[in-house]
Amino acid sequence: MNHKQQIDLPEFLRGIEPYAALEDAAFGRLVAAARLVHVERGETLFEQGDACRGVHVVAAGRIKLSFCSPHGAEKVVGIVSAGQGIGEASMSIGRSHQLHAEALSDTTLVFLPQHVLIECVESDRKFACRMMKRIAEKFHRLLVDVESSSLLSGAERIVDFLIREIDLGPARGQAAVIELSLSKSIIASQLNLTQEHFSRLLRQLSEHGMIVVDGRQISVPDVGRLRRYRDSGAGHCVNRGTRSAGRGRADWGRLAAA
Amino acid sequence: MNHKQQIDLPEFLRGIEPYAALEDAAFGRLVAAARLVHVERGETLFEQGDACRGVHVVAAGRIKLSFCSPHGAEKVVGIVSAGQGIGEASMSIGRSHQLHAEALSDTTLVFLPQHVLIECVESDRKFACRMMKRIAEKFHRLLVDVESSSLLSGAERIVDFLIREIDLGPARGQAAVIELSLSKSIIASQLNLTQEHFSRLLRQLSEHGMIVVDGRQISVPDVGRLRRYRDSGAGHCVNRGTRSAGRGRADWGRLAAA
DNA sequence: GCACCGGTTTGATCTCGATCAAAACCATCC
DNA sequence: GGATGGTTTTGATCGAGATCAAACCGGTGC
Repeated sequence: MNHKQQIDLPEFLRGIEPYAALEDAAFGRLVAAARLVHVERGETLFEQGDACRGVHVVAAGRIKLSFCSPHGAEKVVGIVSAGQGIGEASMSIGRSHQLHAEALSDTTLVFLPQHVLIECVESDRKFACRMMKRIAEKFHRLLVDVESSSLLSGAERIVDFLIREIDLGPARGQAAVIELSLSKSIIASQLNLTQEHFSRLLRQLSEHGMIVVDGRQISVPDVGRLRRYRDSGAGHCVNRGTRSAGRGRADWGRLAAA
Repeated sequence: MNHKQQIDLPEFLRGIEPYAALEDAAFGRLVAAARLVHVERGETLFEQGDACRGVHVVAAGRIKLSFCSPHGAEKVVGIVSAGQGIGEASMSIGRSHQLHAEALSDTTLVFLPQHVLIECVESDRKFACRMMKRIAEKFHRLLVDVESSSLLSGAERIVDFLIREIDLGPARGQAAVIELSLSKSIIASQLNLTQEHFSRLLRQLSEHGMIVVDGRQISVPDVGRLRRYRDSGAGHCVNRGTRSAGRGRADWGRLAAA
């Protein structure tokens, strides 16, 4: 089935964020330099430390970005799916990749070489501006992750994740259903949990009636209750000196309360 | 002593990274719109959630950036000192601040309003390009932090921190001395540790002869040994499935080995 | 049907690192 | 000198979450 499907490059790129704004001349040069890349499921696109030769835009499929520790452990930082770019930051400061990129499914990407992108950024102020925003958004998202994983407990991180997931879908009152698009082990790693611990926490949440787990489908009977659980804890930042690190303890009592 | 010392704004800004590149006309407008801000030690510059009205560049003093959990805990994300900017990312995507900013000492900042900066970015492609790089660098640094705190153990994070600190100074062989410029509790929080645990780990490292601690001065008799300790563990990322999260265990045996 | 395989769950156990509490330092400032 | 206030250390204890190991599914292929 994988006869490297062809794409209409110009049309595709015109639909993707920073490139949509590119003026015609530069856009032409970019398209001319672009190359299609295909990665089979499980194959790696690049490793930590590889030189970053440009940006990859996912056309179809999904890429997992992760750190790999010397001990053989892995921490998933994010999943990149169709329409999103990889490596803008590394490219723009000319450093090598910090992350390991691996295909979760057979994936087609559009590769945009660094030198052409640099040229575009330097010649087209509108484009530079958009690219800047893209990077800033990534920074922002990463900070959100740092926040949750450095000061929420495991259960809280899961609840937070669920709520974010719900907020992506159409707004409806009370109940909600979430269909996980990724394996639980990957989600666990993104939330800085082992798959085992993640599984246990899910069970506990369901035992307390917060959620109902059925395979990769998670139903939330009362979204408001979930929100209340997340937000309970205390008012915002009551400056009391550097009472460092500490994340919230499990506190299953709050579950009943919410 | 704090009679809000005056600064030569144009001269100051011309020495700071993205602004150095700004073309004269825009630069003039920026300087005209700039305001001096003074924050006393311990006072907060802005809170999480406050609207971001522009960028602050530190002229003198230091600002602590941190998250504050609902539980009253705090996680220090970074320290900003003279010559560095705060809030470029939030400003460029028009979101509110994600961090709490507090002065560690009496601090003077140059405030650059958002609308003028936006104007600069949109009119000056060179400037936009530089600003993009600044944000990308911040993103890069944050990723490094995420990496170390998600897959290194406490001791390893400290060693990693010490090495980075040493590498900042002049390159000299064998021994090195580090003068901590911050309180240990703040460093601990940056490394995702409590001050207590941080203190204990320092003692253990010194018991094993890796370092000698004397107040805020840390001597490293053998930098190579420190490096060997950090890098020991195994080859790089031997793809063995999603063996998630797990950071390296303490493993004081490695200390002797190194 | 059964073997096989990836993902997921459960169980038993261990430990790193947090928490609470008190003492030890160490400056300044009266 | 002693009182004061911040920073750092030490001690005792607890717990969230990791680790190791085995069992349990739900497919898919033969």
